[in-house]
Amino acid sequence: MPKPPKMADVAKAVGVSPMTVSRAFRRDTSVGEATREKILQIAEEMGYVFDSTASNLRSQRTGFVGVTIPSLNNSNFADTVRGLNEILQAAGLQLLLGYTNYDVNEEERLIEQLLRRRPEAMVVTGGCHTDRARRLLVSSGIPVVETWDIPRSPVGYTVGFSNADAMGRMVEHLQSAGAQHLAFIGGDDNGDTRGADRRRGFVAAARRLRLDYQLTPLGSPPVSMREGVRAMAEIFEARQPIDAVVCVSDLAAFGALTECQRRGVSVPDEVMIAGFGAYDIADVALPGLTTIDAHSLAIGNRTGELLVALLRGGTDVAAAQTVLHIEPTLRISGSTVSR
Amino acid sequence: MPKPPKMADVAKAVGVSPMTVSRAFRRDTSVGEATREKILQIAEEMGYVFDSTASNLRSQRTGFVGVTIPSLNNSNFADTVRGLNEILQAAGLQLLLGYTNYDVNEEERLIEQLLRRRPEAMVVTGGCHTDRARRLLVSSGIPVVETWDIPRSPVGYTVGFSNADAMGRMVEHLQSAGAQHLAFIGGDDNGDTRGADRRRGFVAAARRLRLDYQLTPLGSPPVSMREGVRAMAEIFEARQPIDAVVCVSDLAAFGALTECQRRGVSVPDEVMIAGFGAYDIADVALPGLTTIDAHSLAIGNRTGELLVALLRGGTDVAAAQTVLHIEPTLRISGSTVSR
DNA sequence: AAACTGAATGTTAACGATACAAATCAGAGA
DNA sequence: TCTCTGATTTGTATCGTTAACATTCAGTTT
Repeated sequence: MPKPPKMADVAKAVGVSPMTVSRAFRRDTSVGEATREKILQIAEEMGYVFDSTASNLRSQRTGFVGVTIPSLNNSNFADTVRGLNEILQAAGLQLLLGYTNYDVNEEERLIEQLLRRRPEAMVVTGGCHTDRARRLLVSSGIPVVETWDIPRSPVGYTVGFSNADAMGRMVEHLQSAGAQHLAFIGGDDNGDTRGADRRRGFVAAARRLRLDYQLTPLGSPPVSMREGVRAMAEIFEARQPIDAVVCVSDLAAFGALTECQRRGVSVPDEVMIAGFGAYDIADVALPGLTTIDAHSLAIGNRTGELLVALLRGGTDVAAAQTVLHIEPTLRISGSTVSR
Repeated sequence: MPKPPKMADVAKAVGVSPMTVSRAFRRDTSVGEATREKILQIAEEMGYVFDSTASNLRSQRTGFVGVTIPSLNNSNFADTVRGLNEILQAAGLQLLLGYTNYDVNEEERLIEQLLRRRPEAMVVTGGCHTDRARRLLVSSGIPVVETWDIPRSPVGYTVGFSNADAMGRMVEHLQSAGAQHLAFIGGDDNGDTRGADRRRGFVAAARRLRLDYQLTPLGSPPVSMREGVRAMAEIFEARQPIDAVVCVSDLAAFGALTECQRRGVSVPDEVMIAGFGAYDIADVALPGLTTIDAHSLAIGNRTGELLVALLRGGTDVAAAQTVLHIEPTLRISGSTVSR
């Protein structure tokens, strides 16, 4: 098997210098239109495939964007990643994805691993990192975006919202719908910082509004529907008076809903149920689930746009806001209000 | 701001040659234990971060595995990617993910883009590619794995199953459960090859078993729950006798189920509903959805193991099977059989 | 004591592209 | 015709690491 051709081989075949071939493969630089076409055509015939690894080293630009997320499964992060990639893929940037599994130590390892690949920017989930991870991010000298949260001391840019405040609004809604005795499903201290924030927001609001409440922790994240079933069953077994159940995610909420139906408990008349995340199921379930749309896709889109502006943008880079607040939307549906 | 240190700087600080530092950063090669520790410690203090881009070029190994999937959202592929990454991340390999959006031309562009990064292996979804994409894959000289399908003329390795056969088994089950008049929701010719295969398998089995059937195409993939609602409504409007509805995915099936419930049609007594993919919702819905578990996670795991063996494995590489058949499992539940 | 180990370390020259500066060339204006 | 200008094109020296080969040096062996 012959060795794959390199740029110099193409140059020789076309009869130009390697430098011209290099330019022909990059849209922007000045090469005669005829020359460019000839080069690209011959390169294709020879089966030449551009080698980014060499380009990356020499130009000190990789086109990589490192991203760490807790999990792709049963989570809104999948939408954020999709939204991010929509923008980045169009700008010729390649996502380097890593999963932290809701563990800051794993995140640290992952961040180091990703930085070795010399990404041009980093996107991380949340504002909670190990000291070393923060240090690595800062001294990397590249733009860093924290998403899905509004950290108290951000590393760089922020695209997100306050999980606690969002949950607070949900509790207000439930009160105005007539709920007195609340329960919260989810948000143990198992690494899911967003979940913990939502619980914190729930507790704060319940206290403020002088509502009775109880907490039912879940297993390790990501939250599954099945966990919602189990938690709801637990609440019924406890036989405490409960008007309304707030869940960390729509998936748990749907599980809770089906458990009510299994037991012949009417939703919302006997128990109201609220979720989080505006998953598809919130619309399709019967009754529809009241939920909070955190605009996961938009978080990804905005982050992508910010990065493209920062990395490929021309002059007005300094104009970029440091904190981009994406306001969540409360979506009221049949699971908390009779229709 | 001072320039970030490079390997030579670390070498100077420690008082050894760069080569020794290089060796210290790779587990395998021979460096005195004391030297290695000293090097790693000083490197950390200096804030040195290993530069893979240079390593990639010189060693001609990138540790990348290119993966193209149609979509991460509302699809089983997310599980496959997770399963794949579980294995690869542990072996120090980095996923390069790209989304084709169910379009072979987009896939071709993506494959070319990924090959420029010099991945050590490629994983693609399905066996349907443009001629140029096939050519690119073959001449890349790296291992190629096609998943989620059993292509007639595979490019390289295969980890998958026959979507058509799986659906055939589902039709047999419905017949034995008493269904006579079937409907199929999904699987238009809109780029979702797996969906089209399932429809083909459905039609073939219905004919063979002399069952009455009709087809209701869906919008463009990935299939959403909402589409299932709409399609089921369409079927009711058509007022044809229908016993059983087979859906390309559990998500559509759940939509169909809720539409039946909205109309007061009993499932499974008046209409049976079957899905595909063994999503969480199949278990949690009321009634549970009869479905086919394609073992999405296992497909990813097996693919990952195959690749690790091929890339990092020692001698017995030739022993690897070319076609790895993952047999789907029919899971019967309340949506087709009264409990 | 000379010769022989083998592990630990050093030296040199790439890997394949591009930054930078210098050279070439066609067409416009004097 | 000759200079000038801007668009193309070329030559050379790297980018930061590692393959390949050479060397050193304790610890044996004879």
